[in-house]
Amino acid sequence: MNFILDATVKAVKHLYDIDIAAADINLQETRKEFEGQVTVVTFPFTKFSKKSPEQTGTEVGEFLKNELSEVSGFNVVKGFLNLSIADEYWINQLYNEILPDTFAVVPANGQKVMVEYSSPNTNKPLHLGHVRNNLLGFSISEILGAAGYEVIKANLVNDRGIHICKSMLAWQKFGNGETPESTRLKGDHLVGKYYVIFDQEYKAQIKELKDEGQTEEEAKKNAPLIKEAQEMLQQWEAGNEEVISLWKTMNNWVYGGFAETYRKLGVTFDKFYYESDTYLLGKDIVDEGLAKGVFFRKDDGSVWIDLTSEGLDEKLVLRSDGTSVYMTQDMGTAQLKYNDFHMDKSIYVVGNEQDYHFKVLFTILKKLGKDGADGLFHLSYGMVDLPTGKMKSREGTVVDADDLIEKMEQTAKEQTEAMGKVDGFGEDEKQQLYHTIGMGALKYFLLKVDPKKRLLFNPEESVDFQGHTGPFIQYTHARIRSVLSRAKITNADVTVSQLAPEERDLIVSLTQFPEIIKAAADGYSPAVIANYVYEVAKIYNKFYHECSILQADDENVKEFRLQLSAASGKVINKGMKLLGIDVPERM
RNA sequence: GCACUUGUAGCUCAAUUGGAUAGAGCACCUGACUACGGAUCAGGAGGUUAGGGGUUCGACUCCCUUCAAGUGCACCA
Repeated sequence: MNFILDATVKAVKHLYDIDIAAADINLQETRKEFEGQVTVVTFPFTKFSKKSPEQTGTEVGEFLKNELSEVSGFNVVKGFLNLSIADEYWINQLYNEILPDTFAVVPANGQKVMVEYSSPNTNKPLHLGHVRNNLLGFSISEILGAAGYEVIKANLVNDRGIHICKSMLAWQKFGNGETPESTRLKGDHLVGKYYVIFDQEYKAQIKELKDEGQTEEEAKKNAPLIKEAQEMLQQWEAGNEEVISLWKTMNNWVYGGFAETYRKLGVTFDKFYYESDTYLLGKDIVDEGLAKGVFFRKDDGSVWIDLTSEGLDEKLVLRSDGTSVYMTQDMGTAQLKYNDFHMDKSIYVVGNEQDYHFKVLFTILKKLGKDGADGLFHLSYGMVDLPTGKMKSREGTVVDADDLIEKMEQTAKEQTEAMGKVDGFGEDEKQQLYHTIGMGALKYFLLKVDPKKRLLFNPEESVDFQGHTGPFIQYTHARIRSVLSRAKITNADVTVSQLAPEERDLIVSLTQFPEIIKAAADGYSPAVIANYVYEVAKIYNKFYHECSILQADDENVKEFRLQLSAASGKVINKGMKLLGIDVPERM
């Protein structure tokens, strides 16, 4: 639509002798209650024209109509100039822009971006909150890739600390040598089981101590189990062989379990970082900050940064005993990542409870003048709530990722079988389809919501396959494939001269795909893609209903509609891929 | 208490980043031709955009304020 912007600049210059920038012109899709496809908002021009909005719009409209052969007509409503673009233009768009394989393919922009996501703790299995994180991280990686970036997907695994020691200790004490093999439990679930056991036993000890007269706080500190766990952590840090060996064994169980969950979710990583390697990093940056005067040392030896002028507080970056805190580590890890990849941008997909932490971290790195500091972004997403409220592990309301995936597949199976949709499918093909549909429903349900908003996960609605859902879009794709399989496109060059309104609406919508990808990348929002793909599917279904394809009166029209269907199928397929969702050929 | 985020139809979400009469889905009601897939399509009903003020040609969007919800405010990660 650049040619309209350029011509509008020309119009304003010609009519009012004022130079405006194309970027300042507000161009939008014409609302469906008005005639036309493209609307120029002409309110701002009245400043120069010194005329009424209607008059101004008419003058610009006349100019554009004379200037551009593509503009077949216009109408003016207040400050809105609605342009009718000739059918020929849209038909050309389909053949010359949308159908070629280069459509919506953005050339590499030479920039690298790292997306860190997932970043699990290794003491328990993944739950619904992690699922949102993983889907967001994977999808935004795909989107940035489609927008021209070279993407590095990174996973910073929190593999050390008191939490994993708790699981280790409980297993040592109560495990009787259980392994994933002996129990046929997924490794992450087995380790999670012992984390829960630790918690139960620990609570029992606290209660005992309280009964003996200690306060809650004292009891929590003095319980033998927690002391043992802390001791184990110290032994780990000291490199005690037995502890390290157990740690390795149990972490490997967890990794085996995670790998399976990741595979089912369809997410992948290019680079793993482990906190056991990074937790001591950052001290050299503390020195650097002190030298540069960005940090200061207090009398007790602790090191701080004063961010009160930024509206933040004073923040500790190194303990008085010289050991690292979370912030120290993250400064060091940021440096490590940059040294590894020299990326232009670095995205952290982390929940919004860490908003403040990242605000501080980014401010520090900027103050230190670190390379890449301007490209830092915290993709902050809201918590996932259930209709009953928050997920609470204590109350057993945490939705386990593996259970959830299984349930989605099961529901897909029931629904599909009830509709008799899988006649003629092989057994593997059926299982594959149930997975595709179940995950399509789940992923779409989680990704259609703006990341920064809290997400209400209603299990009943998430398995809905009608309306604004993943399966609706998948169904539309299967329907397109079905039509295309019934007729061959014999002459790719055949075309028509006039469009039905549904055909025009569909082409207009398809042409927006490239700008939608850009908007999703700029806004770090898969939801933009999700809502767009739904629009396309909806418009296609309307077209499908109103315009007979195989029974079209004219061979040319039939060919044209097949081409249009093929184009729609491609956009739907590609859009869904950006969300990490597969689309089936049949369903 | 302070900071950040959010508040749109009964419910779940949109709204081209300041543009037209605020749109979809679910649920509810009504309809769809011997036809390409009815997981579809068309129609109805449903709104003081949490409340109040302001900025301007124009505000769900920006500013102020009140209210509500969530999160954060450790020499934890």
